[in-house]
Amino acid sequence: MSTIDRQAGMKKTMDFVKKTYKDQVIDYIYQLLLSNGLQPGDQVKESWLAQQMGISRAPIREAMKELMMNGLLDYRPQVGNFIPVLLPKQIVDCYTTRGILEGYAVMSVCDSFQAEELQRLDHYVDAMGSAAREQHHKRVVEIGGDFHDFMTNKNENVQLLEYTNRLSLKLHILFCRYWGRLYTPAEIEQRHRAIVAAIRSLDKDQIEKVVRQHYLETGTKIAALQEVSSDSAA
Amino acid sequence: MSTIDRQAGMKKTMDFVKKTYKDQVIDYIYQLLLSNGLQPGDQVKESWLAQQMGISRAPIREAMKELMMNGLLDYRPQVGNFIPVLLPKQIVDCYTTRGILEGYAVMSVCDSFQAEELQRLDHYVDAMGSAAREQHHKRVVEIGGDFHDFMTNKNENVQLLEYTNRLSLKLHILFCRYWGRLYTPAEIEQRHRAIVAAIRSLDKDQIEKVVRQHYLETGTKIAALQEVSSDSAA
DNA sequence: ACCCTGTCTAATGTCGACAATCGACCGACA
DNA sequence: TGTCGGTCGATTGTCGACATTAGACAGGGT
Repeated sequence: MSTIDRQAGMKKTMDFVKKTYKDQVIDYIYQLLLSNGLQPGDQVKESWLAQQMGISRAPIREAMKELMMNGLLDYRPQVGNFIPVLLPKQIVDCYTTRGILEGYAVMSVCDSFQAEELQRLDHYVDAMGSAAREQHHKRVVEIGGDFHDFMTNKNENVQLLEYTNRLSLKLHILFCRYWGRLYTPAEIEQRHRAIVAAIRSLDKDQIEKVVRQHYLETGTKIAALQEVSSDSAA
Repeated sequence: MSTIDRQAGMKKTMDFVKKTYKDQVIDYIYQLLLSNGLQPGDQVKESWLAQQMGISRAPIREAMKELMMNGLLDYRPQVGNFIPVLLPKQIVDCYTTRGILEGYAVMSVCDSFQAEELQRLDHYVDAMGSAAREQHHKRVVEIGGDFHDFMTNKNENVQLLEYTNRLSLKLHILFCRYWGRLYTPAEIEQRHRAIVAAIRSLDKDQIEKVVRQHYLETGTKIAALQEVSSDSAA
């Protein structure tokens, strides 16, 4: 039993450290996925996780349910949970759907962007370009996430944001391994600048079109990258 | 212990009767919601359900997790699960989001509709009008569901359909009590005919616009209906 | 009268054990 | 040799009990 480390120290900075085991399990699986400790097709066994973390299977199951509903685990009744293996078409579909949701999210609030907010978006794009040129892929993704959040979170449609964020997380977790192999620094800047430009134009059709197109292309690229890596594996 | 009725008869038509308790719990909660046995704001206690169904809390929790992830239960840690109480704006938001998803789902496959498929859609609309005029509200909803499925399921974007169907189910379960109070029979026919007409026109922008508008208006109406009913309750 | 505090209760969170079931393995038979 | 059927192991499904915690309630201090 290794419940020692919990509740021990760790009360300095945050008042709300992870409380329930369920949340810890979720973070642990995220970590495993992001570090390629778990790969597509792998079975994630409850008892294995329970042993790894020194807890019982109950909170593990709670966490797996949540991951499953967010598309981060494939569930086969009476068999187990597996890291999903997405066909190229399914990858493109996921990004397409993301484009639909985020395109609308941004479009429907484009009128409310203040000049300083648009500048802030510009700043994010600059920073992404710099980070990309310095090969700081992780930083690119972080800033990209901020850019994305800042744009979409102006919208107050909770249902829309729920789906948007779920899908965003899913794609982030499942395809992190292709970061940095998608676009050149110049392309990263140009693509995001096109989105900001569309917002500035206040042309709603154009905004949706640009965002959809962006994700369609990104999805297509990732699908292609996965295909070659699975070919080489076979 | 009332596990008698399980596995008893009921093997004629379906080979796959409900197997796990979890699925039975989900159906049971659906029933309770649809029959107003559970109302918005009510707490759904695990032990109560466990006693009601004669099973332990484990499968109940499995089911509640799923319902929660589908937006059919509000979860408050360490407190419990509640039937969601949606503010008018949130209702509109849900329908808006549904319009976005379904509008795209239909638009992106509009070219593939064959003449006979379009006729089938016409037939659904006719049938809905007839049922509505005969006050068969339940039948209207059933046919409406068929119409909806037939249109959207032509799309093969699994991610898109997943969200579409989740949201469709959520709205179906939560707002069933307003069926029949939304539109006149003539309006029902006219509104759905407009959608089919848009598909026939192959004008993609128009298709998305019509579907979005349809759900926006429906959501607005339901939000208004809920507001008056909650006013009268207060 | 108001608020702060300690207790108490009822609900969720977690546990270890047992049951049911899927899939792999292996041997018998055509 | 290939296929069918039974056995077996590993994994999920379910159970009842215990631990923990949010919220209600009462009592005392101001």
